[in-house]
Amino acid sequence: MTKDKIATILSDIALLLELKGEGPFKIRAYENAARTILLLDEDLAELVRKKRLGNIKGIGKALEQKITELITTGQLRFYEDLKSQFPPGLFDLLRIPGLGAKKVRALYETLGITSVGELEYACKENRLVGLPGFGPKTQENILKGIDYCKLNADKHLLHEAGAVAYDILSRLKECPAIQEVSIAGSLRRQKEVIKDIDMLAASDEPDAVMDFFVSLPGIEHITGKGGTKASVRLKGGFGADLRVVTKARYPYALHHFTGSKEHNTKMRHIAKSQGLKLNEYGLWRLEDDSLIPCSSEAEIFARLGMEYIPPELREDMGEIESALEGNIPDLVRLTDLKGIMHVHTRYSDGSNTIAELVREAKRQGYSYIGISDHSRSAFYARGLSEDDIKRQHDEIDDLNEKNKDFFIFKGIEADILPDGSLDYDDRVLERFDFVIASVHSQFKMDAGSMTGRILAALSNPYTTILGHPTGRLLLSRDGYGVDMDKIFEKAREKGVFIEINANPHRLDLDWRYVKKAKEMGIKLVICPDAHSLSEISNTVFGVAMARKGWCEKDDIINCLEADLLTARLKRGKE
DNA sequence: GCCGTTTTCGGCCCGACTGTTTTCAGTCG
Repeated sequence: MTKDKIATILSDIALLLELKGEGPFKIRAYENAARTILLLDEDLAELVRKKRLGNIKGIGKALEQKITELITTGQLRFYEDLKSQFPPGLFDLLRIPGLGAKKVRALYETLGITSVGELEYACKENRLVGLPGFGPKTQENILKGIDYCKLNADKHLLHEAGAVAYDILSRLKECPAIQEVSIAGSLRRQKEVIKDIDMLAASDEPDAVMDFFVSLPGIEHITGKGGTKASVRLKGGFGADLRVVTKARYPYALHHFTGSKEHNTKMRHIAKSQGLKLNEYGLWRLEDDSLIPCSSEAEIFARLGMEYIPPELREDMGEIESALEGNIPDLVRLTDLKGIMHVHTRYSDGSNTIAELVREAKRQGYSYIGISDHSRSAFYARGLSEDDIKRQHDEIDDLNEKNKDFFIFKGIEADILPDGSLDYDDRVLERFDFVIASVHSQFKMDAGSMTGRILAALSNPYTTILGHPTGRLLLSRDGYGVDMDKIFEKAREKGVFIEINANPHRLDLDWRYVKKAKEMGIKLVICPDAHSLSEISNTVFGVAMARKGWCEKDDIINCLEADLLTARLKRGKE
C-alpha cells in the first residue's frame, strides 16, 4: 500500500470523525498524520518492520497501530467500521461550499439526505428552512453552492487564475483609496491549481475600497461584503476575496493571507516559542500585548530570527527550518534562463517555422532554442520521418550559419514505445544534439509496467531528457502511477535530465517531486513545450514550479550558456 | 489522538463573516 493511499485513508478518517462529531483535536491528529506520511522520506514498510513508526512526530501509539495494520494487512478494521456508519454520498456533500461536517450530519440525521441530488431536491422543496441552525439564507446558499460545484468543480489552472487576478489587480491599483495592493493566497504561492483568488489592500478608507471592488466589471455575484472583507463570484466561475487593512497592518496581513495554512501554523509556533504571538494584525509580545512594528514581510521574518521566505516556498516543506538556519536557496528566476528546449515546429504539430520561433526566442532574450518535434509513431502529430529529419537538420544548419549570435539545438521528442524502446534506431538517434523521451500512448498501462517502460527508456544511451514524467493533465487526467523513486534513481545513474514541462495544463514534473529530484542531485530542464510563438511564454510557469521545488539556477540546465550546455549534452551521451 | 524543561493531564493557532440566534455555532482560510 502506497503512502498516497494511506494518507488518503487517514484524511478520510478525519472527515468521518468530523461527521461523527468527534472532538476537533482528534480530527486534527489524523489530518496531521496524513500530511506527515505524505511528506515522509523513508520507506513506510521499512519503518513498520523496524517498529520505528512511533518515533515520527505526530504518530503515537494509536496511529502506529493503525498504519501498521494497513501496511501488513492492506486494510483497517477501524476505518471499515467507521465508513459503514455513513452513506458514501456524504463525502460529496462536504465539497459544497458553505457545508461542513456539522451541517451535513444534521441533514443526514433529520432529513435522511445522503447525496447531492437529494439535497438539491430538499432545498427546492423548502425543507431545510425549519431545521435548527438552518434558515432561508442557508438553504439559498446551499443551492448556489450546488450549482457552483456542478459548473466549475471549483478549481482553476494557475495561468487562468493568474490572468483574471492580474486584471483585477491592475484595476484596484487605480482606486484612489488604496495605498498598497497585492495578490495573496495560493496564487501568490504559485500553486498549480487555484481555488479562490485572494487579494489584500492597504487603505484608511475600507468602505470605499469595498464599494470600488464589488462594482468592478466582470463580477457576477457578491457573496459577502463586510467591513474588512468582500467576496465575489466572477464571470467564468472564479471566486475572489479582497481584504482591507491599514497600512501599518499590511505586512502581517500579507504574510497571513499568503499562507499556506500549514506554514502559518508553524510560524505561530515559532513566534510562541520566542514569547511572541503572530496573527494577521501583527507580531506581539505576549508579556504586555505590545506590537512589534514591521514595515515588510522581511522584517517579520527577521524579527523571528529567520531569513526571508519567498512565497513559493511557504508550504511547510522545511522552509521554516531552513530560514531559521539561514539556508533559504537563491531561487531560480526567469531571467536566469539562457535558452529554451522542447519546442515544436510546423514539421510536426507546431504552428510556426523554425525561423519564426528563433526570432521570438531572441526577442524574449534567449540565446538558444532546442527544437524537438514529435517522432514518427506520433502520427496524430505528424511525427517526423527520416527524410523530414534530414530536411530539418539542413534547415537548422543553414540558420545556425546565418545567426552567429544564436544557436539552434537539433532535438526530437521521441515516443517511448510500450516496450520501453525509443521510436528510432540508434543510427537515427545519434544525429540529434538531444533526445526528449516521452510517453504519448497506452497511458492506462499498470503502474509496474509503466515504470519498467520508462526505466528502459532512461537506460537508452541516447536519452538526454525525460519528458513530462507523469503524463498528468491538471484537472482532467491523473498521471500514470509510476514509481518515481525508481525513475529518479535511474535518471541519476544514467545522467538523464528531467523535464519540468511548463505547459500550464501539465506542470509535470510536479513541484513536490522537483524538490525531491533536486535533493537527489538530478538536473532539471524547464521546457515550454511550445507549439506556437505565444507558448514560449509558458516558461514562466515552469520557473514557478522550479522555484516551488527549491531550485537554484545551478539545478536547471537551461540556465547554462549554449557552449556549456553543448558540453553537458555531449557528456550525457558518453 | 499527540505531546511533554508546565512530562501522564491538560493543552493543542487564530480570527472574520454569515446566518442564525437573542449570545453563538458553523464554516472558512
